[in-house]
Amino acid sequence: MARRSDHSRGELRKMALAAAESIAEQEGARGLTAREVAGRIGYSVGTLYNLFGTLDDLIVEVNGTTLDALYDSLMEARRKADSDEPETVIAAFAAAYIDFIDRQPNRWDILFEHKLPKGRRLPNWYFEKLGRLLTLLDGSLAPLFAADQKRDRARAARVLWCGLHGICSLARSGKLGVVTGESVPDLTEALLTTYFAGLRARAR
Amino acid sequence: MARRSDHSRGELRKMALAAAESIAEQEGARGLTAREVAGRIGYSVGTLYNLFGTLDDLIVEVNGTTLDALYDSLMEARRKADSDEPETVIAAFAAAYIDFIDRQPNRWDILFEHKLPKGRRLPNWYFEKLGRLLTLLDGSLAPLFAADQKRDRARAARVLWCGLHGICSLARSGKLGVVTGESVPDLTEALLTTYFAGLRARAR
DNA sequence: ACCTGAACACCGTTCAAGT
DNA sequence: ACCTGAACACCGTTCAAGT
Repeated sequence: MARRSDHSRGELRKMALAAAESIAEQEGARGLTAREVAGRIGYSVGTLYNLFGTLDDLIVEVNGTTLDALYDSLMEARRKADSDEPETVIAAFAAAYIDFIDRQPNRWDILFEHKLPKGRRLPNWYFEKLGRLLTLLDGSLAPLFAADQKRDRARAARVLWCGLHGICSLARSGKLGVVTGESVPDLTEALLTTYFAGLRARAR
Repeated sequence: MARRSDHSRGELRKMALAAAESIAEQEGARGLTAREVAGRIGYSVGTLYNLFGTLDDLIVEVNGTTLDALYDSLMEARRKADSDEPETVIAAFAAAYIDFIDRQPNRWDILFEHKLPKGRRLPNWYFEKLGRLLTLLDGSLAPLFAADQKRDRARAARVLWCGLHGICSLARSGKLGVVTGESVPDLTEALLTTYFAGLRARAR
């Protein structure tokens, strides 16, 4: 059979991607299989491979849209923030990040769990999307750093992002540890308060 | 056939666990399959299931020994540290943690990537092993906190652990972002320096 | 040119059947 | 009682064959 051409290659990719995103969020990584995606768009597995090469490539693409959604959430958080003070903006970013994970836990898991097989590299557009997120944090720290301290500022942005990510990541995997149960927002506040106190102390 | 009883149930478990650890480190999560473990100890898959119930349970057990190894590495780092100053000890812990990941990347990946299926909970001994690690950090912060600030101290320990973990985790997944490439030790030092500056500033 | 679906080499898991 | 291995219901991936 074949040559249905009900859809152009571009349409097909979009349909598959949308199906994959929906499966990702509903079923998590374990349910995101080539056969399931193909089934949902009404094409055979073969077509999926012809479209994306590999299931890993499809997942990378899904993660790309997750990064976009994350970026949008952070942008919106900044827009809504009622101040340009770094503490305020970063706290708003953190809250938006936590909220994003709360709303889309499975997509967030897949974003950070997925690893390409040994020899393979993430595409350049992927790093650009990551960079955009970091630039957002970096920019909000501007008031705390002199013009000749761009490197320190970039490093601080990265450290904050790592810290927040570590809190969320360990919390979600249930490996934050033990009974007591400080909450994610608690730990985040502790991180930000102390880290900013450190930044301001050193600035003096 | 069967009833070989060449080995007791306990011996069998130990053999399987050892085989699984070796596969985990050599091949990573993708190679750690029931058939492979069974093959290496010379028994059938059925026996493995009779021993561990589920492959997930075997992996949890493997992760338990990874947590033990991590604990040992940190203990050794503290023993070797030439001071009890929190900054020094925590830096030594961080270096040991980074070194551990460097030496056993696949086992570390499995430790933090593995998630039990939806309804299942990690066993209690697992949380105890995690708690032991946190207690180590917590204890080393004692000089910075008054006796009635145990909660703050515990929170600080957790935040540091999350921060370090976030740095290592994003670095390993290639998602730390972008060209510049601050190294893991660089970011770790930035985290510790600023965070401790914050702790000391607030103490005053 | 485009698409299919059978085929290959794997998975985790179960369980009747053997000793 | 203990262990096996075939069987079930899946995987990712490929590719000859069809239109």
